Amino acid sequence: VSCYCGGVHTRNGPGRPRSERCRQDILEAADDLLVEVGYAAMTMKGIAERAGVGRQTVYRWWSTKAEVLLEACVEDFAEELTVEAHPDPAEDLLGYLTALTRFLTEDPAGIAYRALLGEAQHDPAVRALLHDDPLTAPTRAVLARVRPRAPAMPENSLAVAQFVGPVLSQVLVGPAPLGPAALRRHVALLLTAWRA
Amino acid sequence: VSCYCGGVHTRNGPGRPRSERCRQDILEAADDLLVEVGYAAMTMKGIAERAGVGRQTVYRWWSTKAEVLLEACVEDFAEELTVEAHPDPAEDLLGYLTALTRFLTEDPAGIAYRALLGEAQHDPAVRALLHDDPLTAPTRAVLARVRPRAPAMPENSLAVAQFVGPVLSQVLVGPAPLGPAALRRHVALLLTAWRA
Amino acid sequence: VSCYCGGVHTRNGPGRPRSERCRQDILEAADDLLVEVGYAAMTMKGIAERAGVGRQTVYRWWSTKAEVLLEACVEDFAEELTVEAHPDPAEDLLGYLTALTRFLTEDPAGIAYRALLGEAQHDPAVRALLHDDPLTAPTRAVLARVRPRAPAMPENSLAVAQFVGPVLSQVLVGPAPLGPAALRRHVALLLTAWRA
Amino acid sequence: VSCYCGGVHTRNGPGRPRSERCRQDILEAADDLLVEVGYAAMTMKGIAERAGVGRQTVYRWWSTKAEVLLEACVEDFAEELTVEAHPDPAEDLLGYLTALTRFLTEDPAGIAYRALLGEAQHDPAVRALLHDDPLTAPTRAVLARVRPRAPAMPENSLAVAQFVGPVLSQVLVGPAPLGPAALRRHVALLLTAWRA
DNA sequence: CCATAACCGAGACGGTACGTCGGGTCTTATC
DNA sequence: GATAAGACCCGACGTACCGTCTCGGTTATGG
Repeated sequence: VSCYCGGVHTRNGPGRPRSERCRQDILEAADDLLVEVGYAAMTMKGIAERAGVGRQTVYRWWSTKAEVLLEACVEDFAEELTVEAHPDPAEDLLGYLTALTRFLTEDPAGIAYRALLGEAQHDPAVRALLHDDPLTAPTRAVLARVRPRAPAMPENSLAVAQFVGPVLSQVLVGPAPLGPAALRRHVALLLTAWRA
Repeated sequence: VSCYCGGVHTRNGPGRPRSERCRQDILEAADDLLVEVGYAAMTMKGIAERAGVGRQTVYRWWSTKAEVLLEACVEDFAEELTVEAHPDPAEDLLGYLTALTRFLTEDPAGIAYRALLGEAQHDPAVRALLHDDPLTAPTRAVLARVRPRAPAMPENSLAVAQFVGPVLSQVLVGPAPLGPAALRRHVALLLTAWRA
Repeated sequence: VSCYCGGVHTRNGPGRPRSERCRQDILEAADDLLVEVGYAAMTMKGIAERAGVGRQTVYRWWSTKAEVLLEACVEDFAEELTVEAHPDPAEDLLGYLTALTRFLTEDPAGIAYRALLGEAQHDPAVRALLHDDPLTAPTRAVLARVRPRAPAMPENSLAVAQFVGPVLSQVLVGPAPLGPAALRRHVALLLTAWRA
Repeated sequence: VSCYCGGVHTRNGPGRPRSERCRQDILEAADDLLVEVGYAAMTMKGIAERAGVGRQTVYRWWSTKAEVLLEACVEDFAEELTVEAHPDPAEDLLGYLTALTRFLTEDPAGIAYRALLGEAQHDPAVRALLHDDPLTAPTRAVLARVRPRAPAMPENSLAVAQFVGPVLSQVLVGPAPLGPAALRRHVALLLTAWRA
């Protein structure tokens, strides 16, 4: 909940209080750099310079660029992925998968998420940061709406994997994400199985 | 198959021919380093030193550690993922997914694949290297065996995604891969849908 | 005098001030390396390692090994070449030339000077560093003492060349420097011409 | 006379004889490179490529760029510095010094000589190559013509140093060589002393 | 007339230094 | 005590040249 790493952090000791202005500048700089130069070319040094901030100030609150980035975009996750409910379950699921695809391939926050996911494959620290996957919550919300009409839907973890896994893995691995027709077919097949 | 990058390279011009010995030493060094220090800590310098080879010799044939690693492990993919056919479609599919899970979480080549997949999320060059995903071919081979008994199975691309996607995404994203029970349930549901 | 390149450098802005300790260590390392391995085998990398200093720290203040070396030994020039005056002009001149010969062939600073002079022949940047030749000042000081007794001595530049040139060129070009007898004869002839 | 290093070398065993064409190409390439990029930027590799020659072919006959360069320009020395005799000793000496100055500052061979002289200050091998200084012979020839009219002229070695040293050292050290007026004055003073 | 031997081009090879960059840590003066 | 600036040590980056080595191919002499 709340914060991942550097979070809000209101301390009450003596001394100069943390500059909220700095925090914002750094997060914005990280966001901007991600879209401008990509994750690989992002550096802590670059973030600091871009933010007009001392290098130590970044390190004081975050350890790695992954942490900065995660905090920079985690807030956008929920709002980008909340899709209005639709009475027809198929349309409901399809709407979510469409939004998800768009999010992962176009939205800066989605691109950041993919970058972090990538980093997590060879950096346990980043993997730990992502331990409560930010995609899970919105996905479960959608599935909860459909569950009453799909009695065979398995328990949450597998259902999420079956629902979102094909889309996500295609974005991560494939040359192109699943298109609208494929998504529609995927949802249809899923409901077939979950209703039986 | 053939070669991804530095590949076999039979040149017929003048000059000293490429040392096959070097190539092997470098690939082995890369493999060893991956399991010993992890992908993030691997460096071109380290590979060269470990292989007892000049740094330039590595750069001459590969541009990045990703290319070295890919060539180092791509040969292991097919053999690790070929699973003996089983008369029962459900068992056939389950056997493959089990092998795949093991491959991705334990086998050095599988770990290398995950690392490369991760790198591909923020490095377009690596993404290009993986454009013909080495997982696709073995997966299609399994599906082809099952297709006669599953008339509703969609065209290849989506079928692969539905079959393997949940497993793969769970490995990449989740805290733990899908367990045996979940795999069995996944296959059952899939066959339900594909048979209808 | 002041500084040639990296010099004293008193800055008053923010940021960590330059470490005088580092500066000294680097200059000493350069000096040591010169006598131990010779100028040709000196490298910036070697200087840094010898001084126990990061490579960047050397490059931050000096661009080339020539600059380091010049600053390392320029301070020794004046003191090594100041010779006590002698009432007899011939003895005065002779004393200086003897000291100069010894300096150029034995003293570390003198050897450094020759190395730099050599480098200056094919590197304009080094030539620029030596533009106010450190030998000129002490030489003029000696000539100034003798000038009242040598009315025909030409203006400074030529006088210096006539006085010191034969000695210097012999050190640079010849198999061996001019010996004591030759020096004495040189001074005698010079005074003959300058008194006329 | 004879050869410095790679020389003419006519061997009489079996096997393909040395290609004179190659030798010429290499020497020309060295000469060209000297004037185009300077001594410091010359490399054995560059010479070979410029000459359209295998690298080994250069190394087979010369060990260092200094050797190549020396052989490339040593032939030009004598011819460039032979000055027609003049009945007036002063004019005779002056003519030589003028030619010498021009040679050292403008002629490619002279520039090569300075570069080699520079290298000799920190490379004993190059110093050995220059042990019979190519400037000495032509200088002695001039002095020999004047000696009958200058009875006080000292033995050869010192005389050469006194005569040429001021000019040479000024070229090597000073910001600019001695000008015509200074040369004239130098010769006059020298003859004053040598005639006494 | 063919074998031997040395030459030549090309270019891969193990090294080492280059000069730069980023990672983290530290030490200032300032706020 | 937080901040901006920036020096510091460290180590990897990718490149260049070193000098050596192996190729295929060429050109002489000598059996």
